[in-house]
Amino acid sequence: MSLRQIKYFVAVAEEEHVGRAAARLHVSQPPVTRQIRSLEDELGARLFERTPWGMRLLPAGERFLVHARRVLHEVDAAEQCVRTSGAD
Amino acid sequence: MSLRQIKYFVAVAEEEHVGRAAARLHVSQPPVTRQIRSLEDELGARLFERTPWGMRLLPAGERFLVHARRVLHEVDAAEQCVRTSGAD
DNA sequence: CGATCCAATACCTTGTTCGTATCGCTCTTC
DNA sequence: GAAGAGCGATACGAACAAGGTATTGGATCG
Repeated sequence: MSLRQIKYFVAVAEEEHVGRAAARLHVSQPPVTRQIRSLEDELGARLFERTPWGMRLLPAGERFLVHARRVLHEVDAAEQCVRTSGAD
Repeated sequence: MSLRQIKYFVAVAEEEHVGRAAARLHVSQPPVTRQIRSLEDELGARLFERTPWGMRLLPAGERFLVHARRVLHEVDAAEQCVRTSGAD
């Protein structure tokens, strides 16, 4: 599992659309599709339901999203606490 | 910043020795040195003090370690909550 | 049935990461 | 103080991962 997979996942979960998520991430659509798929493969579970209108979170995806957001938040906090010397 | 950098960082922080950290991570020494350096470069701050006996955390590194551990813990929780269907 | 919108795939190019070998430095030991 | 041992850092080539463009397959709608 990589931080990139997690970032892409959160973007897709929030946009419910691979294309819009890709735009938001400043990459093209295929890489996003691939990262999501590889994440699902690694976890051995489907996180999204594919509909003709986009992607919708499945229960497993909802659960994963909670932790995924915390991961990104902690990463951000880690960066901040080093950049702002002394503070934490 | 990548999850790999964070994993390598925690290993080095705990071992206080790049070689031992590398062994624990099942990789050779150079990759560990490189990831640590690239992490420091990205953050724009030195995290370790290089001594003739190994690596010792600097104050910035100590602060970073707290969050780094939380990140890895959350990643683990994310995996678990998907694998164990229904639970969380 | 043709057009449209979606994610998925094929193919190639580019960027990262790794491992082996080696360097430069510091401390130890004789 | 010269030789050796131990540490992290660097050079370089090979392997892997990621991205982009172009295209496909499938479902919906006019």
